[in-house]
Amino acid sequence: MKKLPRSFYLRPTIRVARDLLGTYLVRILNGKRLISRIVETEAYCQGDPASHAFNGRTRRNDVMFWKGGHLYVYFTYGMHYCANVVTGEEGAGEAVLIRAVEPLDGVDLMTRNRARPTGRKALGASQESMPAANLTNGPAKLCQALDIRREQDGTDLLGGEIYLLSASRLPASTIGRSKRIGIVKGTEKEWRFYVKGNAWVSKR
DNA sequence: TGGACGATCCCCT
DNA sequence: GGGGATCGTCCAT
Repeated sequence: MKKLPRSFYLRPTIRVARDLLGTYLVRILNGKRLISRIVETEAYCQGDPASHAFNGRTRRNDVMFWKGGHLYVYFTYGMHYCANVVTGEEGAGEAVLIRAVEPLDGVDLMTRNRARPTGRKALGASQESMPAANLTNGPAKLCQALDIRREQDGTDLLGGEIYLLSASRLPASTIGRSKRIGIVKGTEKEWRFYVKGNAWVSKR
């Protein structure tokens, strides 16, 4: 398997969102490799009122305007991080939110990362009796499992810390499409893609 | 300088 | 199905 080349990310955002399904997300953490497979994405495009980039470039969303193939990580609700794959040319301001992944390797470490830290209430799940799917079936959950946070904002996906490996293209019949989740504007766009029947998809 | 809000998650009802 | 947790960011005073 090879890293997805820069050219992969420079294509139209909706196509990238669909083609990211099935690719392998590798996160190197303390010398260990956490490997998962992307099973759910959402596209955020130019002129899209739901996009962080809609109101222009700021310190927070700056990475979203970088050249495709970088990781845009934002902090939300006072406690959660979400990870996006930047797409398009420099200045485009488009990205794909990674909404869910299927854990493949390093599951024990992901489970520990997801466990509730002491002193925090809402952040972190109780480690006992957590269903396997609960590990990474949501954008903030997978960031917690893979320990992706502010420090990873701007990471080059062609580097060695976080990268994506190509996979054989999924048959079109196995890909589902729907409206995006958790937004109040731009809700009519069907820019969410997911692997049909996969247990780690956030909403069935 | 203050206030509203958010591409969420967890837990309880 | 609903509320609370919790805080950085942005824009209006």
